[in-house]
Amino acid sequence: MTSIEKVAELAGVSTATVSRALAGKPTVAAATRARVLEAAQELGYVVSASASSLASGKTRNVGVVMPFLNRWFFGSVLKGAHRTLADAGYDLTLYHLDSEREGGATEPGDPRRTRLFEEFLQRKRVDALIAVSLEMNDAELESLRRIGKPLVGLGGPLSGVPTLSIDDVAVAKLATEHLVSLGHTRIAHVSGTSTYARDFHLPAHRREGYETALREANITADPRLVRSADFTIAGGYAVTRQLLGDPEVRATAIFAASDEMAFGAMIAARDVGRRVPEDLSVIGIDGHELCEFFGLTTIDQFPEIQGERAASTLLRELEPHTQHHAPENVSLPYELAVRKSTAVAASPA
Amino acid sequence: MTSIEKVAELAGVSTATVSRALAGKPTVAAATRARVLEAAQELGYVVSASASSLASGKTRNVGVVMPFLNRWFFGSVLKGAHRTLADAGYDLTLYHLDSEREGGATEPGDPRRTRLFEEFLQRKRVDALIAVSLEMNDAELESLRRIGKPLVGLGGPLSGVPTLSIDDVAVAKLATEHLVSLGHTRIAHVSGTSTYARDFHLPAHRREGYETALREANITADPRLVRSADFTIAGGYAVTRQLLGDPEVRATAIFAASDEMAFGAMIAARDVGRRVPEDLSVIGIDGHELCEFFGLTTIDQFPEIQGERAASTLLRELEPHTQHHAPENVSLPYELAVRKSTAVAASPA
DNA sequence: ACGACTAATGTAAGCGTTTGCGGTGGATTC
DNA sequence: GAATCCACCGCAAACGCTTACATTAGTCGT
Repeated sequence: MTSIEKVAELAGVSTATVSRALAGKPTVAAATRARVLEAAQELGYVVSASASSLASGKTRNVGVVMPFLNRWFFGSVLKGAHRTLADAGYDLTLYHLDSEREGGATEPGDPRRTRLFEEFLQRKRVDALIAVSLEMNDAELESLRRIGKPLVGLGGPLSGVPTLSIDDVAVAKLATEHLVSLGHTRIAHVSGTSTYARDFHLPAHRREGYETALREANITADPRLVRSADFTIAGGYAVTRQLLGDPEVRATAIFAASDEMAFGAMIAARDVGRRVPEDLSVIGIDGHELCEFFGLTTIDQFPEIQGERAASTLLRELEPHTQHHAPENVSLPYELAVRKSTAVAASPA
Repeated sequence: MTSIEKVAELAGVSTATVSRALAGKPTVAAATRARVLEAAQELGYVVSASASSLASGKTRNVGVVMPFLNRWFFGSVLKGAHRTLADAGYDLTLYHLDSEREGGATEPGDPRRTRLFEEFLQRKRVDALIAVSLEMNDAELESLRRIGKPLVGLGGPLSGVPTLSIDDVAVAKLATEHLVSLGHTRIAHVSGTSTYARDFHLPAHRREGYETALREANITADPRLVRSADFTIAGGYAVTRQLLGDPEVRATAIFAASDEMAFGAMIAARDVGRRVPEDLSVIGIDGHELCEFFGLTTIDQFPEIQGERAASTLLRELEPHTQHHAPENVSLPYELAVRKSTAVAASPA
């Protein structure tokens, strides 16, 4: 085992100096530091994480809790978070709070779920936590608070937790306005649902933005135009089939609360013989990588950047001195990306 | 801070006994153990990971290295691995070895990539490593070996590393045989490519299985029927457009090396007016969640189970005594799932 | 030339567990 | 009833670092 002592010996200094040199402390002479670095390099020495943590109280590790692991959006957030953490020398340990129905640790009360909060997150393995789109109850929130580490939420409904989120109302309004500006008046909205109905306000916000845009354009909202699905392609498809199958609806445009649902909508439209965008315009939200492929107009919300932001927010708190090239700005960016799925409304047939 | 001493005090025993009781060691009287557990519960005590690691040399943490974070397959593997690790009380720390072209740490020599191998993975934060679909050079492999921890590869071309992998040749053969059994003779193959051309033998294996199946069916292979894409929907789409646009090809079926490419193929077919499966049969590999939606026939390779297997293999090595309900079997399961995208070949037009 | 600083380094006391070793007392054996 | 054994538990020494504090050697001002 190559410990810090070996390095000290080889460099001809004390272990304290090695520690300081390797940690980049300013109180080490340049020449000494160089010698230490060289010795460490030669021995292939790397500080032991656990020893360092125990002594310093810092783990250089950040936890990320996520409800989904195999969805593009969440993977992208993870990617962004990992990149900025790694660049700062931090590790990322991942906690999956499974939110799928069957067998998943969905409901509070599920043993796996309890164990996550009561055991895994309490063992001081991380310096801080990122909670992505998490819905939890008060006991869980309390147990998060008990770990006494910086915590930032991303897009979730965590009451009392500093949370980064796009302005869902504004985003939805922008999307709807895009359709309005193209002359559409029969605009349907494929809204989202949560796995369990708690106060997951994202769908509500987006619906609010949709309705606001309509109101401002003096278009009367028609409840038959609004349907909910589960954020997936299949969900968007099914709902759109309903929408297009109902002779009373007569929608010329669809605003879906996620890109995946929008893809489903596009496919559904095609399956019933409606051309996109000639007969039906479709717009989504997310900036999914497949938008390019499907030609879907969307509001890009840059999920990777969201992950970066969450991470750099925490880093700034953990290392107040260091310069992180992270923007101070808390509001998350979004951007209308116009592609081929939206066009001027056809004159009423 | 509630340390082990507080618990010892409350339970009226020494810290040694608390440690043993909490660790489930057999040399603790049942009554004592109960008292300790109760005391720990009451104080909300959880063993400090770093102190425990330092003292015991075990971190109860496994590292997972992946080239992609936002692709369904990799997310699913991650999900499976996380579940079995968590059930065994292990944490999972994630390392992203970015394999996308632009800006990613693709090429060996990239500083981020080097740092991962030389620094992050060396700091003894994990007891073992899972390397998923990783391509690396000798220096990198050597540095992995230097960390001296159990290591298992999943589906990657890691020479000299115990690797779990489906039998790609057999899988491809099975897929092709399915098409053959439906009477197809002009069977195209959409093969995969790697980001950088190293010895990533998965595409080669699958092509080999394809060719073997043809040979055994006395169908002469036609090189014009084989094209490569990058495992994505867009890639599969583009290649299929070529295939169907070439009058010399006359394919009635396509075997794609991944489900995503198969989706692309289905969409391409529809875009050029070919009906699936009436005019063109399509089969993929993976068991992607969207297969159901698209009605794609595929060979399911159960990625979540692959993650589970990789994890339980390591757990067995880390805890030889414990009973893990993991199968001894090293060969990974796969299964033909027939849906609506494959049908009997139309009689030649 | 001498005291007062400052910069650089060393000394050693933790950090919170785990675990080898040894001790104690009750049960078992002859 | 002595000898032996065993089940259970406590003592205290690591584990490999970090860091407050002490120490040393220059530097500077006067």
